[in-house]
Amino acid sequence: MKSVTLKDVAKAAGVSYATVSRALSGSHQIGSDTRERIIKLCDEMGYTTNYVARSMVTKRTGLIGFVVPSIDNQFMSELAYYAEMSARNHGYNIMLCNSGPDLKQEKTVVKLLLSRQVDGILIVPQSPKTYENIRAYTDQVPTVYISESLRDQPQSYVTVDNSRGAYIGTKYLHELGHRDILYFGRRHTTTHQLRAEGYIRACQELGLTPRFFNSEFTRSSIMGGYQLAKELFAKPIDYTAIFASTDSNALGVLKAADDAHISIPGQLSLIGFDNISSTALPRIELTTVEQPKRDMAVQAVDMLRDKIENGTQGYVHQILMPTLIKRSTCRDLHAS
Amino acid sequence: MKSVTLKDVAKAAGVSYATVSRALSGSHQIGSDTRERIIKLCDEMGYTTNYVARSMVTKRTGLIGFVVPSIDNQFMSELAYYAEMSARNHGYNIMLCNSGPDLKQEKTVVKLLLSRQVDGILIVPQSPKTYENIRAYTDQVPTVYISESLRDQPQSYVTVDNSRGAYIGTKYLHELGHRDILYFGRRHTTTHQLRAEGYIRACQELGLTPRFFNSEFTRSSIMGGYQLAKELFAKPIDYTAIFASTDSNALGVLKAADDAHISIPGQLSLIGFDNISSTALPRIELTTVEQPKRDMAVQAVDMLRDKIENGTQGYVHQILMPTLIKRSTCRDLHAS
DNA sequence: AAATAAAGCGGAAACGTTTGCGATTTTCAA
DNA sequence: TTGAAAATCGCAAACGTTTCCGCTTTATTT
Repeated sequence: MKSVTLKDVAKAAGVSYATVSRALSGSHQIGSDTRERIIKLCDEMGYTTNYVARSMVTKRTGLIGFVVPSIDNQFMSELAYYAEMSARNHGYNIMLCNSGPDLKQEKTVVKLLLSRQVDGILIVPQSPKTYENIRAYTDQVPTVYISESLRDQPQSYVTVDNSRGAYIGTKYLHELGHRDILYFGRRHTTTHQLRAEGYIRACQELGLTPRFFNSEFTRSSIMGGYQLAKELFAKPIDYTAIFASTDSNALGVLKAADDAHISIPGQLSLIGFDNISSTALPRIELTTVEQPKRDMAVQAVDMLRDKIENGTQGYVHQILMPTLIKRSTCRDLHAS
Repeated sequence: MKSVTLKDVAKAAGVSYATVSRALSGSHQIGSDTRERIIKLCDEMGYTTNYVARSMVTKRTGLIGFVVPSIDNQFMSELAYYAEMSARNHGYNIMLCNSGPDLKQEKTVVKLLLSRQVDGILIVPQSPKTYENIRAYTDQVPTVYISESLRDQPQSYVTVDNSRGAYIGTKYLHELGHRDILYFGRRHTTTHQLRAEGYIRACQELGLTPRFFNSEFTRSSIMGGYQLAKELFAKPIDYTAIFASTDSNALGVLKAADDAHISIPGQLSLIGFDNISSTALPRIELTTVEQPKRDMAVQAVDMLRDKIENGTQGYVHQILMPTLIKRSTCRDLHAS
């Protein structure tokens, strides 16, 4: 269990351990012959550099804290996948923390990450309150948010253009011939406010009247959408399409529609937002607006690296373009 | 950005920094009055202990490497969720690494984790070759596998009783009146060999003849299942139920069945294995055999902690019980 | 050939903590 | 009151690196 150290190989090579360090670090303060000799000796002896000791002196750990409400959520685990890949390609490792469901735990893990001396933090906030919740810590370490819950705050984030996403979604519905489109789901967080705004803007341009069915308390989950949709379908259906604020919510209305024997897309068209992987499943095939998760993750670590490595101050808001994913929950009214 | 150290608070308190360390560590080598004074001073000054420095001297990092083929996989992200929670409750943090898709990367990340001085490694192997692939490293650090791809190897793992899972699944089908049950999907890894064995055992007990439709190259993915099922449905259907070796594969046959206008469960019953969260979705509602992911994760970190903290040698195989999740893809033949 | 520059290497400090050991003080029983 | 034990605290080493500084040796220039 005792691992070999710099000193060990230095002794074996008959040089100082400063020399060994230089041989490994690719410094050109060293002769190429001794370098090769030392490198060869290193893997003969099975030496691996001790990151902890290195961190002590360089004051950099090469660690990035990745904070998500809960990793068993498709959106977040996809982000995590790409973020870890990208981070590792640049010499960083990811320390994973679940922050949900309450703000106390979120604060705890962020504090913990500081103790761990992470070089930076990547966080998808669990609520709009996250910003002030952890503000005391996030100005001690480079931080970038994924998804803006804090439009007006001096913080870096990468997000999708939520407004535009809802805009192109309802425009698509309009092209298909729909004139009575209901916006369904959440509306109280910044993200969903923006989506609602995009929907309203599209309606105004197209001469449609915006209509909402939402609840402040609806969670972005299938069950949340299901319960709300139950209420909705108890009333007469005087619209031809639903724009759900979230894929999860859309899945909930799908379930409720099945219960109520409302055919989708036969009687009712449905479109979601996020393009979580479940939407592509057989029998679901939900038309939706995609968040470019890969790009979001990669850009987020790029932004973070810039802050870490170049000490970039200030904040930048990176807003990515959403794209429409056409599947089979929207009916073309012209075709019938 | 300069953070406050032990020395700083020691100077402010007028004591040696050994005393401050003892005050924080809860040692009883210190007076309770000075302890309280120091603790108070610590959070006034915003001191947080530097884990890196601590690790230097204690030779323990409190870090657990969590290695999965890819975290954007429902099964693994659920495991990750519970593992992180449990680990953190015991003072550990999780370092996340994607190992897929090739063995080279798996080896690379394990090596990296050693460099990072993790106290232990939790790994879900990407293939049966994983064991020998990383063997050189895993005997340098406590390691536990989740899911056994290495039945005969001296390694600790926690897994589900795959054989029994397949057994209860086909038995359930038999109870429903099915007599011609086809086993579909993978068969070449240890896990799937065991499932196939359970299926065969049940068939023998029940007087059924085991039948297989599988390919060595089929991946455990929806697409893999879909393509294989396409082949299957090109032939006449002389069975009433399919036992898919994996939920993902089952989802693939669901899709292929829809394409071929084969009604499930009308003409054909279908059962999967794993109970990934997609199976519970509306319009899917796949009957399946559950792997107790929460228990598996928790037990795995418990085993690992035991190795780390008590230096427990040897290996233990923890085999958890699967349970049948009845949903709506299996038809009761008696009821018609 | 002499002077200068460059290259190669070793010595040693530093990073922030824990902990064994010794020194000092306090406590308490005889 | 006295001695010993217990409690409290400081000193200093140690963990394994990186890197600055300086010394020696070699290469380059005039």
